[in-house]
Amino acid sequence: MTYNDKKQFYLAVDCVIFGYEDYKLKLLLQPRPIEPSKGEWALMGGFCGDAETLENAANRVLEKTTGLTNIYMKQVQAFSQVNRDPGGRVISVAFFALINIRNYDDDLLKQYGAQWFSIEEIPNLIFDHAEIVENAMQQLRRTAKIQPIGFELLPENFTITQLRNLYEAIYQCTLEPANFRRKIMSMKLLDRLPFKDKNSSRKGAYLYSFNQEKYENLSAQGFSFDISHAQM
Amino acid sequence: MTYNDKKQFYLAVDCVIFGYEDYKLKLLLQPRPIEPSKGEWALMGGFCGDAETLENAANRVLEKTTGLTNIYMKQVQAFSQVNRDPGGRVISVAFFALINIRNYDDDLLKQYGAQWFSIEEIPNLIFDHAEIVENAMQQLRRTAKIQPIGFELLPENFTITQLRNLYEAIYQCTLEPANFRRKIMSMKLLDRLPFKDKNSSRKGAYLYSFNQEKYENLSAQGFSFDISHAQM
DNA sequence: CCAAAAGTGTTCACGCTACACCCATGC
DNA sequence: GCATGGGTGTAGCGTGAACACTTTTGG
Repeated sequence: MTYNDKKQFYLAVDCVIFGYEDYKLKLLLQPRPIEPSKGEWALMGGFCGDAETLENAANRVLEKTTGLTNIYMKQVQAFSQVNRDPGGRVISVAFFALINIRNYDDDLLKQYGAQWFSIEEIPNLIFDHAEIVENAMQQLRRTAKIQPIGFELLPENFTITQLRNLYEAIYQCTLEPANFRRKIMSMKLLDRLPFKDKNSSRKGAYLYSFNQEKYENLSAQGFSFDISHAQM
Repeated sequence: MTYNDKKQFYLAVDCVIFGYEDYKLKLLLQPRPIEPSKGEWALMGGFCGDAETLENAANRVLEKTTGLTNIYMKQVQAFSQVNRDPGGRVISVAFFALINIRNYDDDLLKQYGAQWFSIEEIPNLIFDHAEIVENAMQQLRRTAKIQPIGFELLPENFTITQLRNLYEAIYQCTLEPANFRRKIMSMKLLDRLPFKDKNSSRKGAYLYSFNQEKYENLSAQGFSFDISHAQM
């Protein structure tokens, strides 16, 4: 090996898994399964394996702990404070993931003792996980303004009001319903379905689905998703 | 050690060093000093040491190869393709750095055989360095719109025209001089100095300097730097 | 008929664009 | 005085904010 004289490091991935429910942005946490700090609240994580990339490792962790594949996932950054993990010199690369909380396998929740926490009520976390969460949160907020990733947190079909509530949860703000609707509609990325959701009003609200194909076509033509000018 | 059964990895940092000169955004490259691929064009890099963070390592590399400290630097992301480095399983964490090309020590340039390349004329790079550069470039473009980092690439004192030319180089576009000037001025982040630069016009253009303190004060009050609506 | 949420219309103000125009100065 | 880049003025347009208004339907 060429680099024999160089130091080697343990490499971990930590997943900041976001979900949305009850008008709240939530975070999936589990009691840490191994020493040190066993039992304390932690992000879902694991070590990177020999033959896998960090992205592979993060997907493996996500699938194992949520039962879901094809999850939206993005690297946040590497965390490398020398003493961040009392168990050894471990560099952690964080990812944030967005999942539709309804698809989440409740059995796995029990199996790992995992729980969803509202982002306003996050318990004490091990190591530097609070910093990681804070960082992931910022990246989510930054990204959601300029890429259509909010849809990842909603069911396949949703109403405009649900979408607005989601953005209100992400940005902790209130948005003018009329203006939000027009802003989203003007992008022409949603397909209106022939059904209405009557759960929240007598009149009923049309359901929409995000059309990925339209988005890609428009993007190829120079279009950019952008809701950053909607009072956030 | 708690994690004895886990695999360990070599950890490198690679620095994408941007500079600005002759109306062009430039990148500092050096011939790779070690095997494999010795002598081919590569990013400035190095291995992470035992007692340092990745940020420490990147700063060490930057200081060694540019002679400069207190450089603006930001993590891009980790690159972990299994075969990205034929010399071994090396995970690389990339950083992008912005330096004032005038402060750069030309002796070091000779010492390392380093060269500045216009970002439009980047030679073939080793490993996945082209991908790293592409990624860093995107992050620079994204960041420069919403944070006042352009100034890092200019001398302490600069004219509004110079600043505009810089943004034109970053975004490969042309900007209306009158409108750009007003946009920047409206943020009230620049101090006008009592001198003029007469290099580029008979009338002379006032020199300005970026006032970091004002920026921090305004930021604390909810102000956000944003030039994203200046035809970019 | 009424309440309540969905959805539409309309006004206002601000900010970006485009371009005309003045300013200062070295030759 | 004129060419050149610095710098200002300004009209027009587009878009977001605010809020009034209409629509639909279960009780």
